[in-house]
Amino acid sequence: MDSVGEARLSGEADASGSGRRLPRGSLDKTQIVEAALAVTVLTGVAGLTMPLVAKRLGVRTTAVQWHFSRRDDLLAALNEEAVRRFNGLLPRVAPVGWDENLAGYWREFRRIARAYPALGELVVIGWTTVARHRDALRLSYERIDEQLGVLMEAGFSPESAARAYHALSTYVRGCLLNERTWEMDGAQEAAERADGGRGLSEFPHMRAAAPYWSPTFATDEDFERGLAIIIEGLRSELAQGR
Amino acid sequence: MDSVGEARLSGEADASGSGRRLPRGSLDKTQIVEAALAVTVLTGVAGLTMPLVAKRLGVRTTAVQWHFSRRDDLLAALNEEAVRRFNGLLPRVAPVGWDENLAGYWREFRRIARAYPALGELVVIGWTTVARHRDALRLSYERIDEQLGVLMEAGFSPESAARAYHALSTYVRGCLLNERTWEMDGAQEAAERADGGRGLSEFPHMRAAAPYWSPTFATDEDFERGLAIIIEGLRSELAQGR
DNA sequence: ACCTGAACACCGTTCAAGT
DNA sequence: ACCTGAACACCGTTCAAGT
Repeated sequence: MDSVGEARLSGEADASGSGRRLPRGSLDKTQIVEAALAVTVLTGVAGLTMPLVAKRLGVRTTAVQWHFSRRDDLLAALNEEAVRRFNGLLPRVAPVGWDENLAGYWREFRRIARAYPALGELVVIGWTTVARHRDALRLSYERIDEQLGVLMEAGFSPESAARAYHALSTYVRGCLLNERTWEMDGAQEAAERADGGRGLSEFPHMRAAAPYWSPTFATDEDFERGLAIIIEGLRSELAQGR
Repeated sequence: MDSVGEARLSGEADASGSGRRLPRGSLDKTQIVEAALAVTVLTGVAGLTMPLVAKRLGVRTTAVQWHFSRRDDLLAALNEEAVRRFNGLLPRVAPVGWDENLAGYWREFRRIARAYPALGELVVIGWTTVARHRDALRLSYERIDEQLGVLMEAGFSPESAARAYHALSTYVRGCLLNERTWEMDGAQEAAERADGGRGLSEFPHMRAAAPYWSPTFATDEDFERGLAIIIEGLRSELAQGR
């Protein structure tokens, strides 16, 4: 969804599928990463192949391979670029309470990952090897530092602040993984069918919880509820003076 | 790691890599799934190919394809079997407090996923399409129902219990995803290098939190801390009478 | 330095042919 | 019904050859 927005984000003007262009005189690493991102928007990371990237640039596959000799190298550069763009979309600190700030930050994090599925897939799932690239890491540090600052100024110890960031980051990552699990084929309806069906009669506690039970673990309400639990845990920790 | 343990788990007697056997008269779906699991233990899901499965069974690729016409079909069956075995390894309810029970359950969940990486990868990451298979889903329901029961008997409402299960399941899934991110190549050392280096001087809050900051988000301590936050949130919720 | 062209191993999938 | 054999499109990667 919103592939137009991502196409714009990737700097591609033409939304056409495979516009062949001449190589001109120069083929830059930047161009290749850009083309790779555009392809990923259309096909997902699994469908990102060297030939598709090459075709989009109007060159041979081996031309791409001269700049990125292995597909993994291209993926690493693509990851870095995705993290850079993703971080650029994250919100700055708002003048509200620490809890509201935290909730808003991660709510927005999730919104961005869903609005730009290719970025989300690259940043959330395929986060590997990004740490080696100092630039992308630094961009992440800026946002993290801001969030830690909000917590510390609210009275959290550095340790508690670090714990809080880790817990929320991990939880949101799990949420996005949940959502990605169910977004393909007819899995969603199948899950709901399985839930409402019989069989549940043998499980009394599940039956009692059924009205509040989302079989996909991937609704907005699911996300909000877990977020609330974690923030409540942090609030309780803060109240206990540690 | 512990590929021996997983080989035993998969029912394979010979630990040798590619033991070629004769097809006998029958080639069962069960055998194929078993062989696929054994291959996955050695190669991971990404390295699981139809030819490798066929070679292990001593048949041609197209013989496997007669039973599972598409690779995705085999993967779905493999997922189902992995969920079945994984659930069989999960602990039953222990006679301790609800919070300790919950912590122990998810601690063990994570331990199993790490002890049997192939099962972990199949269950945590490639959970897709499992919901369609009623048997595997039912096995999950048993464990879920037990955990919900512990919470409800402790005084949680059905809604709160459902929320709690979702939050913990999602958090642990995120943890395992974190860990999988950093377990390849030299990413781990690279992350630590980037963390201890300079650059951090521009980020005062990160510098303050550095002693408690794990760059990989994947240590035992990281896991325990987030777990404690969530359980503390639940404890607070319970105390407030909702 | 940067790109093309040919070639190889490998994989998923299809289909005709065997028994 | 169940398996083999041949074949096709596609991909990642290597390497010699061009400019």
